[in-house]
Amino acid sequence: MNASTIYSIGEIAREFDITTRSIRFYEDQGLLSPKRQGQTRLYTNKDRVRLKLILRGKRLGFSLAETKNLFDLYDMENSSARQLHTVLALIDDKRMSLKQQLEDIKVLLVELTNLEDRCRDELSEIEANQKVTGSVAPNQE
Amino acid sequence: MNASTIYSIGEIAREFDITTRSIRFYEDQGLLSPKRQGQTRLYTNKDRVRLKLILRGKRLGFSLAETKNLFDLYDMENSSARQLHTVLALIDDKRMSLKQQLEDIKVLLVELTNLEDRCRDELSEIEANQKVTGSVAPNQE
DNA sequence: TCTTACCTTTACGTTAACGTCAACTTGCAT
DNA sequence: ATGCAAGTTGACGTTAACGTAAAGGTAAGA
Repeated sequence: MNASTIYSIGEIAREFDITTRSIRFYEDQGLLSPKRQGQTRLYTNKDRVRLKLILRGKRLGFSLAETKNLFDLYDMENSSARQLHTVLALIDDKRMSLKQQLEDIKVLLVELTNLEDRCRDELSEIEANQKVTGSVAPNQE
Repeated sequence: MNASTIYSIGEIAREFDITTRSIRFYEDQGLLSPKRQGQTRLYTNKDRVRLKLILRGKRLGFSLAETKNLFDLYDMENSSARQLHTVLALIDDKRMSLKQQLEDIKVLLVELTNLEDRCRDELSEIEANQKVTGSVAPNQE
């Protein structure tokens, strides 16, 4: 459970409910780089965090390449002034599109609530009808 | 500009900066159903709204099938009580995953701000160094 | 020793969401 | 009438993100 715990690929897969195939694929794409013991992959807690970030990216509709870009931004150690400026620009871009997403989601949540209300209205109408007429619903598929 | 304005496929494509191919593909998948004048497709304002929703879905990482599902939910007119209940359940699911997305985005925005700060720090260090030493930066790619 | 459970690499298959190209029609300007 | 821009369908190509199957290595338990 502490920082130096080590996991097999199967354990990680079960924990995050993905296949080992996916995990190896992410490694292939340069998003993970677990240590090896001979052939066998060994995953540390750092790798787990990485994977968690990958899955978060997926939930947000990022491609693996995009997520890798974000990783590369984070892993900047050796950067010239020019590189830093482009990084800042990229950050700004991401921020803009994330704020757009925030807005999109807020709107959608409101719309879902409206839809829910409509559903509830229809339902109570149906039920009211049933009580009055005692009839079996006609639209029962 | 009013509600009954009619657009060609090319106009719509330009307005949303997508290809006509995509628009026809969305129709193929049952997400759009423009009127026809002979062979030619005619897009009303309703169709434009639909397309706007499709694109919003894409920004949120929805598949076309998912977006179509949402459309179908909205287009419910003829629904039995059982159907309405499953719709309510679906709405709840969507709401959950959207709230997860909201959290994801908020976290990411904070992380981006942190990263930005680190960048600015590094930048000011570099510039300070340049002023003191008068040297040309070594890491200029 | 044999089985069982995991692990490995290699390679080909699959699905979604288009891109691209061909072959054609239609409306309009020259 | 001709040509050109814009529209149509149909078919095949492409990329990302895996799934799936083959063929085999390794370590533990019966």
